[in-house]
Amino acid sequence: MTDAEYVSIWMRPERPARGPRPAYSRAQITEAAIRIADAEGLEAATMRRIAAEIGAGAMSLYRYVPSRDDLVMLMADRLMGEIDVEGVPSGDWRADLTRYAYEVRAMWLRHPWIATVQRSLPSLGPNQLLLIERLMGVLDAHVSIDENLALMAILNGYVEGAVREEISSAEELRRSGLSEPEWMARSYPYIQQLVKSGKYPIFTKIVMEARQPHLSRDDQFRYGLERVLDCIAAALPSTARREGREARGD
Amino acid sequence: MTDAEYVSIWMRPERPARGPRPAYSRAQITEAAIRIADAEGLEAATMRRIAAEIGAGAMSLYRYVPSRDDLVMLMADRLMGEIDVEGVPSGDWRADLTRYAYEVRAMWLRHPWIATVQRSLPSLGPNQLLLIERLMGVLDAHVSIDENLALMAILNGYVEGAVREEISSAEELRRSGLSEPEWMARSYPYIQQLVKSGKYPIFTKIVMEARQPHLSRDDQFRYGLERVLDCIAAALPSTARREGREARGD
DNA sequence: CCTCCACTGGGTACGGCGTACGCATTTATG
DNA sequence: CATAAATGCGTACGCCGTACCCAGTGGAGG
Repeated sequence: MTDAEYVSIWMRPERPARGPRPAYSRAQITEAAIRIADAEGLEAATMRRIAAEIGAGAMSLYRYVPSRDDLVMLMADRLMGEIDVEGVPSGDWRADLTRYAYEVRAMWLRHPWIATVQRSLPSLGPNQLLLIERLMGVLDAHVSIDENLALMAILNGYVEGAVREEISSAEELRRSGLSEPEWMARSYPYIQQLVKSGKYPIFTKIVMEARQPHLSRDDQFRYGLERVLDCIAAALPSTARREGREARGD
Repeated sequence: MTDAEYVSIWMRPERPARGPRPAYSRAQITEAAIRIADAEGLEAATMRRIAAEIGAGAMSLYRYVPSRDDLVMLMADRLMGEIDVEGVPSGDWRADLTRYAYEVRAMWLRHPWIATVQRSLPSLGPNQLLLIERLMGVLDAHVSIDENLALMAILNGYVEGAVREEISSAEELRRSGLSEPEWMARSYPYIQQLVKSGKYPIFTKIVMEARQPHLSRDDQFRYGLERVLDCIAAALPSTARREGREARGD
């Protein structure tokens, strides 16, 4: 960062030639960091803590990774590798996108701290890139690149937004360090006050619904997803719409 | 946080009774913090920096706000107050939701750091609550609360996802502290290498499209938004669909 | 009017963070 | 075998959020 020598983490080779054998590896460090983040949140994955996890000194990590921010990029891309899209595109676009959505949701639920990391163009790692190729390949033959981008923005937006909501309460609980009943007892008075004030009728309905839900979390997610897929179907040319149905034997 | 005295920031009164007149206020502190975050990012809005901005000592802020996390909640809710939904619901649901979407997008572009703050149930402030009432009020008469939640998840997901993408490059640039041409020069080799490798044909198309876009950012956003609104229209009972059109005189 | 004490602003200090720098050690290459 | 490159990592610096403390202020009770 000080002078002109910055290059993206993805272009920086892991191992040079000479010298003693490295005792650790980027993959090992990334894995340890993910383990800690899963258990205690991303903020707990400090350089010292990660180093301790693998039995190294804190400063040793910098032989493998230029900065913590870069390490977080590695972690995020490692997570993208968990999304299994083997065999996509398969010809049945609706099945492909459904599978993608559930894979993403499952991954976010396993690693909720991903919600706090920013993604952007130069942070695109190999796994993320491969995922883009696969995902956008699903509709590539049927629509223009602009349309494809817009439709995937809707799909991704829905999936990420929905799972963010699922995560948020659990994360707040974890961050507070309280047990669940304790945390409920803390939050309850505020919610209760809002409901009792009578000024927020719709919010009240939401709380009531959340207390005794008609649909499971999974069904809620599924319902919104089907709406999104209907929306995508409507934007496709009729030939492509048919294709999906035929592949599934409707 | 140490013992059982935690209460939500929204239930904590700003001013007690006795003693000398406070020299500052929550609103003033929140405003100063937002000003700094807008200019230099949320991470620049440290307690010391905010205090300096209003001419106070660092520790004085804690007379008004229990912690930095609570201050960030105040900041986020202040931002929700910028979203102008006066007169919503108006009877024309499509116009209402369009206006909401553009208001949210404009606010995010003014305060891109909002992308990094987590929202959750007990962090709901008065402005956020009012917004929920207004927004969900738009479709409340036409659909069940479950359906309403699902449809708003799609709308919000799309809007936030789309604006996140618009923001991300600009934020990365700011965080790097580089000038735009410098930053381009740094990022270019990596993107170039990906394109030249030939392994990412769709990513290449996206880069080409981004280089010479057919649609402006606004038109891209509008296109996706119209798709989302079509999707919502399809989920409404026919009576409600007609209502919107009549109110606009179609 | 005086006394009391809840409240104020804010200085000092602590533990923890990311990481710059330097040093002794190891090993592939000439 | 000498050299240079790369290793692990201890020390140290500047920043962060914030606990604790204290002197000063001004409304309430006598």
